Amino acid sequence: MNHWLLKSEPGTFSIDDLAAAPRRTTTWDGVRNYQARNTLRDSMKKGDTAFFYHSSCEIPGIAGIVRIVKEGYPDKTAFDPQDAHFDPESDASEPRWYVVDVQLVRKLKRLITLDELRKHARKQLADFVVLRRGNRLSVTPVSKTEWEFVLSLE
DNA sequence: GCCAACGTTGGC
DNA sequence: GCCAACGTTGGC
Repeated sequence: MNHWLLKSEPGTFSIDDLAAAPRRTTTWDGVRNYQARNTLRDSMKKGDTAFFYHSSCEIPGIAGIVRIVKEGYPDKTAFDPQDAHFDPESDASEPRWYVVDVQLVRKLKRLITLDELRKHARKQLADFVVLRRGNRLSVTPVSKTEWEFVLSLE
């Protein structure tokens, strides 16, 4: 069972939006980065859990936990000219972009802020990908020890 | 294959 | 709104 971190801008889609969604489930679509695509397509498995991270907002941080309920399949928003994530280069017969479906497990009791995570960047979270300078990946792996440590902060 | 230009991300 | 980081694009 592996762990991940998924970034979302709460102005676009927040943890509360997920909590309000039917079956508290959503399709994680619109990812347009090859490394993140590979993770979605190849590595994320049903039953894996992920932190739901709020980025590009007033207080960035980890807001909740989600579970992968459907493994990688083609991102249909790439085929829709009306969609903001339309990619004319992606063809249904050879899809370029992938999604997974995630379900809310629970919101954290409180937001674990980026500020707070940084306080541990020299020790327990020395390799935490989201703390890396210039990190822009929207889908990143989280080790078991990092996962447990972050939850211990809660 | 190199690399400059450009666009996007994301914290501040 | 600014800017550093970094992925992508396209000319050569």
